[in-house]
Amino acid sequence: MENSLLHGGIQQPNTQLATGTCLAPLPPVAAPQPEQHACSDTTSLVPGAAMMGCLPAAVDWASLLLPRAPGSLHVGTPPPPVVASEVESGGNSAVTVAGCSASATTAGEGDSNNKAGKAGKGGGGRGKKKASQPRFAFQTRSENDVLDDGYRWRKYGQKAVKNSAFPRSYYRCTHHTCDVKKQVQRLAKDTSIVVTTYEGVHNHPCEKLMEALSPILKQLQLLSQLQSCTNQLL
DNA sequence: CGCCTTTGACCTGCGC
DNA sequence: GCGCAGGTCAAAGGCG
Repeated sequence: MENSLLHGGIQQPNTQLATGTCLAPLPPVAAPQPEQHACSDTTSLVPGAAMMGCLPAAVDWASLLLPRAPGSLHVGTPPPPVVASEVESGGNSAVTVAGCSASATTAGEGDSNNKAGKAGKGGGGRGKKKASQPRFAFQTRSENDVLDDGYRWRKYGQKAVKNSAFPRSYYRCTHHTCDVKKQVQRLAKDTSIVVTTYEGVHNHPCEKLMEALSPILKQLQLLSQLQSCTNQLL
């Protein structure tokens, strides 16, 4: 029913995603988290634990949030072209991970290609390679288009897409050293579903997430110190 | 004042 | 070669 709708919908707007080689750390489809979460709308996620619970379980969010060395991309045997799973996390929030693709270029080289020859009005010299960055897409059932994933995004474009009543929005990570982009589009077939396509990997930690996790980390450090002290006493 | 969104124009890739 | 569709740039304006 709804699951099949989600499966079918993801492939239409991202057909090239299903054909490429996945370099992103997309793990095999993880077991969906059965717990019920309070958040019924994925766009109103609170960073931190709630975010981990409501965002798609099939995405390795931890590895996406942490900086990665350019050479650390997995270039081995590619995973299945399309990996999809659904997370019905309570309420009306649902997420589908579609898959990812990338060329054989390293992440660093991909960035330089993107910036190459930018001159003149209207973005002259935009001769960039297609799909030079790892990409993956997922669907969220939400009333809001923009998914709050903890990063700060700046919208740099909006385009009407054929066969869709809703425009596609283009966002770029505002971090000065980060060139990650994402596209957000609402499905024409099911207007309650938002397709978010990420391109690239953040080379900086998630600010909001780190902000939310810092007190927890401090408590963990205190606990470990306490534990070592008690061990010495015993 | 800085950051963000909006929006029209421009460029590239691709199919015919 | 031409036209279409997608992607990006950058100026202008808004907002806190």
